[in-house]
Amino acid sequence: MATRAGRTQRRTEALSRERIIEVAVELLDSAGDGGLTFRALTERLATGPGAIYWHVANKGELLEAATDGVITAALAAEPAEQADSPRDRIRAIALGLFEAIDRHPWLAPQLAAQFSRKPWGPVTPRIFESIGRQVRELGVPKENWFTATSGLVHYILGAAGQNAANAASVRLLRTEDERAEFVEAVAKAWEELDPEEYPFTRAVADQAREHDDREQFLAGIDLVLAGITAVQGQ
Amino acid sequence: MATRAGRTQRRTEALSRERIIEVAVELLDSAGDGGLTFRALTERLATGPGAIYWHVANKGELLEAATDGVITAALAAEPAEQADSPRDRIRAIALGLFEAIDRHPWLAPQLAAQFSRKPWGPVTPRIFESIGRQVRELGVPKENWFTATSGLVHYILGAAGQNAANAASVRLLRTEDERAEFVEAVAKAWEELDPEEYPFTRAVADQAREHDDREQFLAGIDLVLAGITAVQGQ
DNA sequence: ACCTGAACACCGTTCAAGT
DNA sequence: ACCTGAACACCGTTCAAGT
Repeated sequence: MATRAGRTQRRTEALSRERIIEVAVELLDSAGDGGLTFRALTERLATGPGAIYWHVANKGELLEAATDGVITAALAAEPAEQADSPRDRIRAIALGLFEAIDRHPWLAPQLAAQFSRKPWGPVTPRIFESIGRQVRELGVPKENWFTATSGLVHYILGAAGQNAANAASVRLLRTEDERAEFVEAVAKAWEELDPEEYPFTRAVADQAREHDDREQFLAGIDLVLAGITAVQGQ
Repeated sequence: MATRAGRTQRRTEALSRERIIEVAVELLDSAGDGGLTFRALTERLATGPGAIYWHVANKGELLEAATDGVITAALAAEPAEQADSPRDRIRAIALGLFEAIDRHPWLAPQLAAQFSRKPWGPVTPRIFESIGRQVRELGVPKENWFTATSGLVHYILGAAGQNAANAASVRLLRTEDERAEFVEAVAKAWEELDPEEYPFTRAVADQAREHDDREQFLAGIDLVLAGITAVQGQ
């Protein structure tokens, strides 16, 4: 195994904040929300808990740093430059966030927490800025900037968060077959609801069965975008 | 203290699943997400952990039951009947959910989890049905029912979840003064961002300072509603 | 059928001690 | 300055034993 510096080292690759965060993300990705423990961390890094606490204040800070890292990467990878309308760029950014949350489902609750509990932290402004710039270029009048951007961001985080978790659901169901099975089970359950109490949900079970997560997500984005342009009467 | 049955009892009010869930909600409301522990539960109920496990399978089931109870109450209290357009009824239902999450901030992550991990459970269809019926009455064509309803529900849960947590933030800030302080701190932080990297967020800091959570939330609902009617070209 | 409470495995965090 | 690892307080859950 090659080391960073190029020379072969014994066992220790020298502990660092970055290395700890990297392993934290790996643990979260592979073992889900409960996979990040200090025991697992010390094992993978071949140290004691004290060493980790020297680089990181506590578990909360570690989660924040992991979240910030992944989100920054997702926003930086923006294929948004390629799209040539603000509308398409918003769709691209939204899809990038959707896919980041899909790949790292532990992000969803983490993002919600940081957005509400720590809006002064790095993550909130990063997402807000990214979407907001495109809203401005959409020609939305200034007094509606905040409302329009909040609306989009809330939808994105809400929808992505909701969808994300079935990706990693009970035991990470990653394959298409498993996803299909999951969707089928839900549609079946909805079809078996009491006709008196749940006429609408029953009527819509078939659409739930047929839907594709990504398409559905983008259709929602289009809905909010249509609303934004409709409200300004343009 | 009067007992349910009217007669004065010694110490034990007879343990029951309902009583356990009731106390669980109290603990979550007063002490936040981490407030629900089996130790606290056994203390308040004057029993041992084994007694609780007799009535409830585990902590997860307890959280599900608490969530279902509070949401069912919120949807039943619908002042939606009073409103006389489907549009106003959607606003009323949405606001009811917003306020339930505001009063019980622990609901937010719980709802997200149940929506994605357990869409066959009782909570998802209840919310979906409630909003969906009004979408149908809005005159939305059948093939758009699922998309329109999902869009609304995702926005509601996303926005309510995001807003909710500052209600109970670090140490439940319930008074208007504390809320105002929180909002002011965020606006200040946004104004101090790097002008090169965050021009939009800085420009919008003032709107963030002035905004009212409820108004903002409803403006977002209107955005999605406008989108729904715009998309069907009516 | 319902409840008791000691015990188990595991968690995040601390801290005196080493280098 | 950076790391070690035993120890602490706390957690969800189990289970033999009681009534």
